[in-house]
Order: sequence, then structure tokens, then C-alpha cells
Amino acid sequence: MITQLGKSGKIEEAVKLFSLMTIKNTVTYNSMISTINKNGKINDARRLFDNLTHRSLVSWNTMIAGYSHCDRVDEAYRLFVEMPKRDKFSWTLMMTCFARNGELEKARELFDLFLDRRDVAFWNVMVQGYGQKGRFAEAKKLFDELPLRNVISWNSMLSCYTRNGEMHLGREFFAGMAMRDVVSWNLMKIPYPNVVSGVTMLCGLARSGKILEARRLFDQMENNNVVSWNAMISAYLKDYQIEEAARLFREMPNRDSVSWITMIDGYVHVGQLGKAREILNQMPYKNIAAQTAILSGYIKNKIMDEACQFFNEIAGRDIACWNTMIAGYAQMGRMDKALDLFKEMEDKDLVTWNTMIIGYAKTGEMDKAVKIIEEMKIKNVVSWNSLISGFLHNGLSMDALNSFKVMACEGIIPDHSTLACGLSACANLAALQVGKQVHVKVLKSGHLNDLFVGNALITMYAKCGRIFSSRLIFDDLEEVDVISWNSLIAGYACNGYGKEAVQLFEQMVLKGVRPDHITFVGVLSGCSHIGLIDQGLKLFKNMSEIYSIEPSVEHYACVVDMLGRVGMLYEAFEVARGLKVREDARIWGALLAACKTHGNLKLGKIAAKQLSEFEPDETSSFVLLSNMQAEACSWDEVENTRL
DNA sequence: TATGCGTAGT
Repeated sequence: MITQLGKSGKIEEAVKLFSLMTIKNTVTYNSMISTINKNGKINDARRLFDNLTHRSLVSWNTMIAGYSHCDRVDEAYRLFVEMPKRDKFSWTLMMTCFARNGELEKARELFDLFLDRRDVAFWNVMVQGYGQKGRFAEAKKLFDELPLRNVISWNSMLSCYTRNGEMHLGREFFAGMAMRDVVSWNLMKIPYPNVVSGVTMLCGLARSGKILEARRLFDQMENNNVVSWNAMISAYLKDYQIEEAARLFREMPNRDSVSWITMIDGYVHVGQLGKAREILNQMPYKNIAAQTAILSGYIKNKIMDEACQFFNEIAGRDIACWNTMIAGYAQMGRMDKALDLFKEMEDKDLVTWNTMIIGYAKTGEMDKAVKIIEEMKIKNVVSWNSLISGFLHNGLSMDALNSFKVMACEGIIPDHSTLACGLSACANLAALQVGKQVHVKVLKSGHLNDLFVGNALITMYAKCGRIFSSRLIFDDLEEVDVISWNSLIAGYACNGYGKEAVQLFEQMVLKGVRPDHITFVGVLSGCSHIGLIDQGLKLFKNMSEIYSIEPSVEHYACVVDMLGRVGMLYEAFEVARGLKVREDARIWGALLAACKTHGNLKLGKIAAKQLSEFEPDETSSFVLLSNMQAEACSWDEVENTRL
């Protein structure tokens, strides 16, 4: 009964029933632990588990499954080690837990250890694990080695392809399944065509934008169930075909909670909160996930009063619901409100703590973010990434780098995003040696072809003056994007290779990559450094005329600098004076510097005067001006300026 | 083994 209630989402009733029961055996406890786990209250489940004097193998396995489900690998593993006896299920559970968290090598270790006793489930877990990490070639190798495949093996392999966007291979594999294995399906008494593989394929098609093909498949499938209906509805929603989705939703024979939530979220996603609430009101059992979807709708639309009121009205809020509300306040910079909720919350998970770090990082209160991470008993890579990127965004690159080191000391494996942040910190500090050490970590980690990491490497080497290393990184990347080009162009520019910057810009355009405003800052500054006036002015003109990019202050500053450097001071002055954008200190600063180089006192005075209006406290412009005056031997004016 | 949503970092 408890299990039944748990399955239909009536957790509170299950808890009530459990507390009313006078005689409870281990099986009762196990059902309750499993039910609570599925509801995400792992700590409550653990308390029950700890109170249980006669634990069975199932109790241990259930608890490990619970930890696995919320990605608490260490705790799962501790139980796995502690448990008095293990069965095959314990091993597969632990492998799944490792695989889910990307710790494939550890999963593989268990797989290899179990050698002669492993059955098809072991292989399937590994195939799935490799598939989730995009390592479908390794998955296929295992799949081919599998002595006896069941339908799960086939479907797991199929989803390796579809989840990784390998639709050519996926189609081929799907077709192959249909061709050769009808006999074995029959032997295994599995209905064919199998609806699970159909849905796997359908979702793959939808993800790659092939909605029509997905729909054809859906129409061909004779054994559509609620899952395939849900998948089709979701495909339409993601393709913004809301009406078609709504039509299917109305027509479908049965709906489950996923159907309702999918539809609600579909409306939330396009900002139709009213429609979303309408659907919620029609829902027979309003579960928390559905209400949380609406809550996040209010938050996304920054309707915080409504969000708060709605949140307070939700009965039986779970951790995710609290986290959504806290994150909402954090996004709005209302850390006071976020902290109130944080204190009020009984069961916090990693996401809760991480959200607080991110919130404080956003408001620039890094001391508070540090305090939070210090209080955390369990931290994961996201906790550290949040802190490190917080330091980075607040201009504290040294602190970012230190945290990067502390994290490594605590034995947390950096992911692609940690590495990218570490490299950015090195770039900002021009710390070449540390940068190289991080590069070694990148090589060891297998994140070399990650775009964020690759782009960060390009910038790091460029800012450390090693532009040829940047170039090598760029050339070795399997795939580049506009940011990679921008990083390399800006790198050449700031190292004084203006011509190469322009050439790269041309190559980029030839390859069909559309330049953005940052590309132009890079290439224009490259032109200005080496006095490529005509080239630079042409690019500046093309920027708005061909690429429809409105020039910003940065671009104007480049042009003023460019003209100023070669002594075209009046032209530079005209540009500065006729700005379409809000005038900016950087522009007049560039002009003043140019006037200093070319000894034009008259314009220099005007520039300094303009500059003083933007930055009255900044004295460097006056120092520059007075030096100019000194060079021009107008000592009286020097006295005036210095006073 | 398939579907949804929400919370976390580049």
C-alpha cells in the first residue's frame, strides 16, 4: 500500500499511513525508504534507515539507489563498502551511480572486478554510461562484445547515438534492429516494433529538428503509449508549435503527470502564464513539479510578488520548489530574501547551497560566498565553479586562482568549466607558468576539444604574449566558433600583429562565420596598433553597412586611437565630437594620448577638458597634459595645470 | 532501456 501511494505521488498519505501502522517489519521500512527517496527527501530516508535495526539486503540497496538518484556518489559508495553482503543488484546500482556521475573509470573497475559473474545488466549499465558521456564508439565496442543481448542492450545502444546527435548512425542502427531481430524479439516475447526504441528514435529526430519525420514515426507506431504521446507533444512544444501540441494533448487517450507538466511548461516557456495556470487548474492531482513549473514562470518573468504568494500557497513543497524560489531571489539580487528562505529551509541539498554562492557572487558579496562554501560539508564541482567564476566576474583573479588550487587539494576533479575559469584567471594575471600547468591539466582531463576550454586557452596564451601557442591551439581545435576567432584575432591585435588580425578576419568571413561586435573591437585595435588606417576605416564602415552592427564606444575609441596614432588629430577630433553613442572617457583619453605623442597642445587641452567632465577625480589626464605643456615649453600653463 | 519539469557553473 505504501509503495502504491508512493508510486502515485501521494507521499503525505504514505507517510501518514506509515506512522499509523503499529507493527512494522523490514519490508514496511524498505517501502517507506524507497518512497521518501523518490520524493527527493534523502535525509529523511537516511534517518529511517539508521533507525532500522534489522536491515535486509534490500534496505541497503534501496538506500544506495537513493543516494545514486541524487548524485551523492561518495555516500552511496560508503554504504556499498559498509554493507555486510552484496548481490548483483548492489553492484549494478553502484556502477550506475558512478556512470551517472561521469566516473566511468570507477564503474568500469567494478565491471571488470565482477568478471565471471556479470550478466547482461552489467554490460547495459556500461553501454549507457559511455553513451551518456558521448563515448559511443566505446559503447559500441562493448555492445559488440556482449555475449547475449536483450532489448535493453539494443535500446541503450540506440540512445547512445540519438542522445549524441549521431542521427545517421542512429537511423542505421534502428533500421538494423527492425531487419534482423524480429525473430529474437519473438523469442523474448517482446512486442515489436518496440515502443521504447520508437520513442528513443522519435526524441532523437525531434532534437535534431526533424519534426515531420518524428511525426511520421509516431503515426506509424501501432503501440503508442502515454510516453510516446508525451514525447510527441514535447517535440511540438520545443518547435514552438503550441497549437499542435495542445491538440494532441486534448486528443490523447490517457494523461499522466508528465503530460500535464509538459503542457504547463510549454505555456510557461512562451510566456503564456495564464494558459499554464488554466492547465494546472484542470489537473486532477496537482503535484509539486507542476506547481514549481508555474513558480519558475513567474520568476522568469520577474513577477516576484506573485511568485512569492504562489510559493506560499503550495502545499508540501519539496527541495526543488524551495530552490526555485531561492534562485529567483538570487537572480534578482535580493540576497536578504534568499537568506531568509535559506534559514527557514529544513532539508537543503547541494543545489540550495550552490544557489546561495551564485547569488552572493552576483551581488559581489564574495566574502559571504566564501563563508557559505566554508560551511558546506559536501561540495561538488559546481560549488567550486560558482565560487571561482564569482571571483573572476568581480575582478578578483588571484582569489579565483587560489580557489582553483584549494579545490584541487580537496580532491575535486575540475571539469571543463573549472578549467576555463582557471585559464581566464591566468590570462587576466598574465600568469604564464600557472597557465601552462592548467594546460597540462586540460590535456590530462580530456577536455581539450571543449570549446570553452579551447577558447580560454587561446586567450590565456595570447594575453601572456605567446600568440603562436594561441595559433597552435586554434588550429588543433576540432571545431571553432565565433568566440574562438575573436579570441585569436584579439590575441594577434594585442601582440602587435595587426596585419595578421586583418587576414584572420578575412579568413573568418570566407569560412562563413559571421563576425560580431567583439570581432570588430579586435580587428580595429589591430589596425590601430600598426597604423593600418585605410584598412581600419574600411572595416569600420563595413561594420554597420554590411554586418549591421551599430558601433559602440569601444569601436569609436579604436578609430580615434587609430587616427590619433598617425597624427590625423583633427580627423580623430571630428570622430570624437560627432559621436552617435554616449560620449565616453575612453574616447577623449585616446585623443589626449595621441595629442601627447604628436605634441598638439591645442587639441590636447580640449580633450583633457572633456575628460575631466567624465572623470573629475582622475588626475592622470592632467599629468599627461602638463607633460605635454612642459615639452612645448609653456611653463606658465604647466603651473596652471598642476595647481 | 523511452517521455516532462524545476534548481547549479562556462
